[in-house]
Amino acid sequence: MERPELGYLLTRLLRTAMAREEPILANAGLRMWDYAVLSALTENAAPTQAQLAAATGRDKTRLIGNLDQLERLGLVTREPDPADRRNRVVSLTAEGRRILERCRADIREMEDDLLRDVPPGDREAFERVLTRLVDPLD
Amino acid sequence: MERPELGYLLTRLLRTAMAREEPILANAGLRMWDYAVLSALTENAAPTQAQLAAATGRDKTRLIGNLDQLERLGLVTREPDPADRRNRVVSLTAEGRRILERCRADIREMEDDLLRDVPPGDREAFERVLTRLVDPLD
DNA sequence: AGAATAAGTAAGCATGCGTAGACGATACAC
DNA sequence: GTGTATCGTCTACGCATGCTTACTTATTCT
Repeated sequence: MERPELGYLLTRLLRTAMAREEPILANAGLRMWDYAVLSALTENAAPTQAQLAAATGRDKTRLIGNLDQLERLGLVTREPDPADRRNRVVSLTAEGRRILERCRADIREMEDDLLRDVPPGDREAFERVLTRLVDPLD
Repeated sequence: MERPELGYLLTRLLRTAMAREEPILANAGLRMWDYAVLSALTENAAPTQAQLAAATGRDKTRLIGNLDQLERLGLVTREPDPADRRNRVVSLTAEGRRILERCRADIREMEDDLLRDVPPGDREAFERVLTRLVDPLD
């Protein structure tokens, strides 16, 4: 058998990774996109929702539902920017940061388990290549 | 910044890999699923379409459209199994094999280009890990 | 006052998937 | 033979996703 193609391998692996990630997020009341949006707020709050949409690659109109959900769970706040009250500044709440960190830890644990049979050197190379390939796409 | 998550990296990378693969397949008149189905016929012909559907993970009813397209292009044949004429044996034609090999070569070339900046050792480790992670999922 | 922008809301359209029911052709058990 | 089951096919439906468009509201800027 020939070496399988990248697309095939990546599709398969991504599918299982997502399948394992979903219950972790569901446990916190989150869907994939909710988590992606939440994650994008780690570094700093988003000055406008349009900017947040652009940063996450989420459609502007679909982002709203995610923010609704995150707000409902008390993980983020949407507050009018005092400087320009048309804008809504989206920030993590303390609870939001707590949940985010917990998800991150759980996901990390899941990944460790997924990669448990991979020799450390190979794992490092694997992550190095992944990061390198993705980086220049920014 | 923390190490990015596997899910994130895989999603990004898969997206670009697919984006680069699509035109190659379109060049042969194929969509992703057409190619996946075609590819599944490399080793041996599929004794029944139901089996082919199972092998590719494609829904039984959706497979039909792919086979129609592949047949239209003269890449596969659907012939009643003499032993049980309810079954249709799906096989590659000579042209089908030719196109398949051409796509494979083009895709391989695309992958080489995608990975051109990755040191050979890392690349080997990368592919080794990918294969290893996907393998036990069967 | 009037134009422009941000957020929210809704509607329409396209895609893709899976399910279910019906059909004809065929096979098989009795 | 007759009845039952299976295979491939087709059609119709429901579901989820996503993009585009347009309209409303609040707010800002000129």
